Amino acid sequence: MAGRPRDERARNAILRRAADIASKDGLEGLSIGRLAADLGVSKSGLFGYFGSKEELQLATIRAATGVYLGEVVHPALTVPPGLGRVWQLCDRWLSYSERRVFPGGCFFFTVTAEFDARPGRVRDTVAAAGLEWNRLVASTVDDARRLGELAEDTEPDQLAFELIAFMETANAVSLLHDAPVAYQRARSAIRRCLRAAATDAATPPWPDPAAQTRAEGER
Amino acid sequence: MAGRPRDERARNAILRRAADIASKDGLEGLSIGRLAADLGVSKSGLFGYFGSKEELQLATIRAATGVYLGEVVHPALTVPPGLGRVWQLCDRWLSYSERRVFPGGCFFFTVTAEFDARPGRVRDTVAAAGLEWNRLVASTVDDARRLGELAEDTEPDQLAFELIAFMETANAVSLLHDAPVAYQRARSAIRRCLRAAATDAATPPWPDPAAQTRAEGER
DNA sequence: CATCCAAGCACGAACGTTCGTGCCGAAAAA
DNA sequence: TTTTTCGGCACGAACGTTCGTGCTTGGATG
Repeated sequence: MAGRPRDERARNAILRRAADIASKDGLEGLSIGRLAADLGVSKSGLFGYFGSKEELQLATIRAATGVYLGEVVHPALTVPPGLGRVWQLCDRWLSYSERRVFPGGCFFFTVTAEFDARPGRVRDTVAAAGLEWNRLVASTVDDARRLGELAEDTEPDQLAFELIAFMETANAVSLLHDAPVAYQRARSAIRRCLRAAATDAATPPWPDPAAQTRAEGER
Repeated sequence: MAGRPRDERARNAILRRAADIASKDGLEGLSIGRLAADLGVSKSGLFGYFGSKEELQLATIRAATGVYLGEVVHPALTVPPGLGRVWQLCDRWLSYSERRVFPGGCFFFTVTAEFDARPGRVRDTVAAAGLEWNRLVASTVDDARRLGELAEDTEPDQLAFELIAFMETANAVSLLHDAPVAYQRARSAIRRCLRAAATDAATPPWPDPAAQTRAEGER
């Protein structure tokens, strides 16, 4: 069985599966033979799509970026700038990790840790994606500051560092210890962090945890 | 060089090198052939020390634990319990990461991210080490609370989560972007976090950053 | 003290498997 | 037909692992 048809659709299916595997076993643990067997196609047929393993790795990163944008960034950008958007960005990220959109947790966490000390094109691509995410969070924080919802002297890069730290650590801890409580920890920490930097003019965009607990108890 | 008595020293040398490699390329990227070539010994000779690759991985984790204890935990335990010890623990950890005691940054960060979604003995060992570190930080925080240096209603597990988040993220960011500024970010965040939880009775154990900047400027 | 033995260790070679990668032919699309 | 695409096959290298063989050496033997 061979032929022409929509190589685009097949390619996307390959890459989605590749991202799933890489989120668990890393981009080196992602082998062409296993991926092909997993999808029921031949090694060489799959190989033809990419031409080299490194190209497959780079394409997988691009595909995962698309998923990430759709799951986290774009939804958060539908709410107006300000503290609410900052919270949405964090909450969406935690939800994306918690729901195991990738079975091994955040794809980029796994791949970043794998390549952060290994020079090459893969590392450069991952680093660029990380930098962009960092800039997005920081500029979203800065928007809130300029809108008067965060204190004037808030440092966007510093606050972005802290928010990202909570998110990534929640991902790591929940995976390693199978402990969903890590996501609660992260949400608490983020709330406290944002509340400490918020001005009196701002109205908190996050649900009241006490009210939430009460509501769940009433069911 | 063969013979009897020296096997302990040689074994330690092997494991120290193995931990260095694994901190960069992970415990799977650590191959017996490359490690042997690196040390100038034969594959099979090295293999005989451990009997299997998994056993080598486990022994490497134990060896790295020893380094970690010597570099971070034991020095911090020389200062009396309280806020000062909490700060020492964090500062020593950041220094251990920043000085690249392992060339790929914190050994446990790399290995944890590698195995957190891969069941097996290696994962269990790494998870146990992580849990112990977590407990150490939390109980050190709790000591400070009971001594009246942190607010009575401080939650040790929550604060430990936040402190660890800053440390690990500093490690990751500094590696990925070659950005030592991440360590400053972490120290700032930790200071702010501890200051927010500290009581008036406590005297801050960290150096005044402004004074430090001044001192450096005067050189 | 001299000698020999048994054991421990490291070595080179080779095992079978899997890796990434090319080549080529068949079949489907144009 | 021509073009494109994919499967079968084979390659060299590297993987973890096993095996047989010497060398080194501590301790028992004479």
